[in-house]
Amino acid sequence: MRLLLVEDDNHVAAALSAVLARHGFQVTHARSGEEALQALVPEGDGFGVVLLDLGLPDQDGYEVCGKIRKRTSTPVIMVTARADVRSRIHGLNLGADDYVVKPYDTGELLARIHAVSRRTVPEDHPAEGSGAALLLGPVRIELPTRQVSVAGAVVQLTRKEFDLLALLAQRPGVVFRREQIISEVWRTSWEGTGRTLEVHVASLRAKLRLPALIETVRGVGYRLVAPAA
Amino acid sequence: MRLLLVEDDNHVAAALSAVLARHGFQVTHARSGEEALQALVPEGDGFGVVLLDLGLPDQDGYEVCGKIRKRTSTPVIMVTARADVRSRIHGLNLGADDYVVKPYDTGELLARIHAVSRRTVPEDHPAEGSGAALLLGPVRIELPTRQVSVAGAVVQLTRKEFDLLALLAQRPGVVFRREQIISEVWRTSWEGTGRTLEVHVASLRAKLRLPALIETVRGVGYRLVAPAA
DNA sequence: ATCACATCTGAGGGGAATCTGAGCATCACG
DNA sequence: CGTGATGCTCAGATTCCCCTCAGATGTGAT
Repeated sequence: MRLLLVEDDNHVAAALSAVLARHGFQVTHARSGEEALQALVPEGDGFGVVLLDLGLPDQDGYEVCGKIRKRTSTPVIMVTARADVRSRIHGLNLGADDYVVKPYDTGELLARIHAVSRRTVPEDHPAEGSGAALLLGPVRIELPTRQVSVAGAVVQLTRKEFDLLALLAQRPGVVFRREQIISEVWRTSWEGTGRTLEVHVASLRAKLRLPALIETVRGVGYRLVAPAA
Repeated sequence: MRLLLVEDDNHVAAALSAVLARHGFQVTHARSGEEALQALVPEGDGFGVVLLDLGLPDQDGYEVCGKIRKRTSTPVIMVTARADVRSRIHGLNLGADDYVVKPYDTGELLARIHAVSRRTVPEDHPAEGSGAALLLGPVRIELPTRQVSVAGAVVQLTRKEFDLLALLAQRPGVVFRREQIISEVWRTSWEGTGRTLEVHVASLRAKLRLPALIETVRGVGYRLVAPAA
């Protein structure tokens, strides 16, 4: 599994890399937030997990986490000396999957990396592997390129719109609950009560020009109607 | 989201339940490992997350975690006073998704619960077997899709109607008491005295066009007649 | 810095789902 | 057969959920 290590201290990074490599990880090292984001962008979800040290020179580590979360769904483990509860909660709510305080035990860190990646490993392969393009009647959804076309005509979707559509399209016919959709598409947990989800559904329906494709299931959530079999 | 709290101390459980409920979780409380496993089995993956206290009276908490992991993919957060690194690693390697040491900060616990459940990909209910569809004579009930058809014809049900039918259909022939039905379908325990339940039963019978399917058991409740075996 | 665009928020409204209450039907039992 | 208890039907009343719209805020590119 590929692992992105974001850490400005070369000595620490080298030592940790060695340990991780010994446990079967392919480690990529980034020395700053900028470097980390660049490493992530072209690959999409190529990394299985990100180890993010918060004591970075160029930007606030929390910001970096937020940006990572906006671009990919790669799990993030924050590593930092800031032990106070407030920081931990802040980090976790920004979308981090775990928060480890220095000094940590290497064995525990490994166990936590495994725990986090256990949840996401099965996701990666089937998505990029075989099909990579979903077909639903006139709608074609290409996961790798994030391109969607309806009856041959390419439709430009925004990030959220695409994520939303892709989620629903993974299981045509099954009903996704609102909370489920929100937690999948909007990775950060929030208490928001806004009409965000509806707005995005609306714009999807408008852009696809197939208002019936996404069916709302009152009191539960939404679903894609399965194409005529 | 539904949450299973496994904790033998009633006081702790009550306090925690209150907090969790205030943050939107539907909490089910189990006092022992046995109880926890029983709560999990019939539901399949009905719970979004399990909070597992390791200081249980009847069995070793680690064992419980292992058993949970074997039956469902529901994420588990271990909560315990055992702070040593060895225990943490052990817990995480048994399949726990996170490991929180007492005394913990409630806010952090909440943040961790969110972090874990955010990451969980709700899978099909593998426990329910083939397609998670219930068949009762001419009636077909698909849980994930929330679709019901009678003799091939799709029937549109509202949320309550579907939940009601799905509940009864899980154990054909078994009588459900009114209070039981109400507490399951209307997740809030309420003092209501209206004719609500009857109304919904009536509309179900009307829509399914099989008035005999749901049998009323006078003075007790309702049940589905088992299909001709 | 500026601009274009994506995303979020809040108010307002409509409509379906749900609830309520009164009267009616049915059942159990003497 | 009479009586009370229980369940059923029906039609409003009400609540809840979702949609639309318009503007505010945030973000990335130039």
